[in-house]
Amino acid sequence: MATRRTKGEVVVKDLTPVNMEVTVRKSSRNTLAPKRLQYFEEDSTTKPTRRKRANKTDVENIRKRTPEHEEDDHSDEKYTANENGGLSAYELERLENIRQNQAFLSSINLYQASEELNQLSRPKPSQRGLLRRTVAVTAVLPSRKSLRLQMKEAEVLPLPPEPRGTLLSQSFSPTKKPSGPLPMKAVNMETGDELPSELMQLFSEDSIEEKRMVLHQNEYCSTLKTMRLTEERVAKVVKDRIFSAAFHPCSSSLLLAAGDKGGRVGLWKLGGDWGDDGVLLFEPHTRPVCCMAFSPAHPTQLLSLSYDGSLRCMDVEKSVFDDVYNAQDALKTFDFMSHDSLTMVVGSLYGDVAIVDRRTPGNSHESLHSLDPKSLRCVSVHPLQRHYFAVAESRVVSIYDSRRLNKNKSQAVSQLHGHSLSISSAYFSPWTGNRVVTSCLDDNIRVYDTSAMTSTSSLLTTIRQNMQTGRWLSKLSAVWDPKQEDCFVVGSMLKPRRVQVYHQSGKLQRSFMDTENLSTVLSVTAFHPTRNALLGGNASGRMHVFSD
DNA sequence: ACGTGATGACTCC
DNA sequence: TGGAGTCCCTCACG
Repeated sequence: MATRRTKGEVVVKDLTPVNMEVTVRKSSRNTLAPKRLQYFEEDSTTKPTRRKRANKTDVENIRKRTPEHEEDDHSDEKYTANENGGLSAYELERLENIRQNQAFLSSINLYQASEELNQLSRPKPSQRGLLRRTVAVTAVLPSRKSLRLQMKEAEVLPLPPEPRGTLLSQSFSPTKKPSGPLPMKAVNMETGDELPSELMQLFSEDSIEEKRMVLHQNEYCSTLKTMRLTEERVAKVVKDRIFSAAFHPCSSSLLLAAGDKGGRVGLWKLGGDWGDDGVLLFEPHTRPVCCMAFSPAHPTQLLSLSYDGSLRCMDVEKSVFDDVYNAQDALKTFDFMSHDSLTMVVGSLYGDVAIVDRRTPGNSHESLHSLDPKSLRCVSVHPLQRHYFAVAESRVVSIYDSRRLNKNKSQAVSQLHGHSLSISSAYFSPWTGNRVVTSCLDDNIRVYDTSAMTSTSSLLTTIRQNMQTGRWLSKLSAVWDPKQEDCFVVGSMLKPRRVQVYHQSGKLQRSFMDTENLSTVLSVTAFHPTRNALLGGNASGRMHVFSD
């Protein structure tokens, strides 16, 4: 039995679980349930059927049993045999079985293969991008000394005032950044350093006319085949788990942004020479940045939205993060409603939808008819009929008309049914809006026909995809390629790790894999609006770019 | 019955 | 050696 102990671990001695690890970890909320005890049986020699799941030490011990050991063992046995005057037939048979098993295991090179597999499964993470920094050691302050130890009388302190408001509002207010513009100060640059001028040039570079070539499926597939991951296309762009990411539309360089769990926004120019390997890090929010997009009309602007209730606009020209919209509730999602990207639809986690016009102060604020108060996951605006927007609610996607919204209960123009668990994303296809792709926790990706905009849109395609990302990963969502009307990208839980591109018909177009540079789940994925490039962000802040 | 909110083993420097 | 970094397919409760 392993003797190594870590914090919070209880070693159950002399009890061996049949189907569990030998050690049982105790956490504050997860104590050993009494009913589990029935799965333990006494570890005694009277029970010959005792089974134990091998732990690491055991495996190492087995690995160490080279032929020499085997020889030793046998000589030991012979020695005992001579001393005790021979072995029983049963013991001889047992030894023979052991020899045969060892010979078989050696013949298939199991241990060697397992060693190789171990080395393959954990390549060293990329050291590009944000660097490890040792935390600056602050001057050690004199330790506090109690009044009792100072031999003084205890002070009479008044009780603190009773906390007001709900827990929720308390958790929001103290953590939110102050409203008003925040200076655009990179946290990984020396104080006083200006933003690189090249950044300014790149950001103002208008995207060359939108690339809308209708590629035949075969042609599209061969384009995807030219896109590869390389060592220099992986970098740590933010510190924590990536929640959202976007490519800047400029085409002379690959420039992208990522938002993480801690409210940070990282900018990365591939091959750039500013910051850490081209990475600049900002902190405009305090909680997860769950949605971001560059303004199509003003490429110097990056809109970012956070659970902390703020929607901000990073403007490189002004070098600030401007306040765009502030809410009491956690914000979840937004999309641009107008071509000039000055009007936006913003959705809160609790089902409120706001139409935000950045030119006028004050915002109209609508509450949709959602029954479940925690139901709004995603909004997507129709690319042609901009007054329509789709809302992923708990188990249904509803398409609303922004001109006909009511304060409390709005009527949906069309609905997409068939989801059996909560929907994590729903997006209109990029050119026509004739399709909507949804990702659902019931392990299906669905494509709907929304061309007719009838009260119920018909389901065209269902693709099985494991969506059980568990506790530590961002949810997977299917996102269209803006260059191709009918194909979308989605992350995957499959090993080897991969990113998949599907046609709306359900046909897999390509699985992007890389044994050397990709070993983690890429939950957040997006295509470049003009170039043949694809990004994927993981749970430790690393961005991966597949590009031609 | 689902949504939600809760860590920890291991590795590297 | 210990602390920071990395990665991640539960589990119980309301």
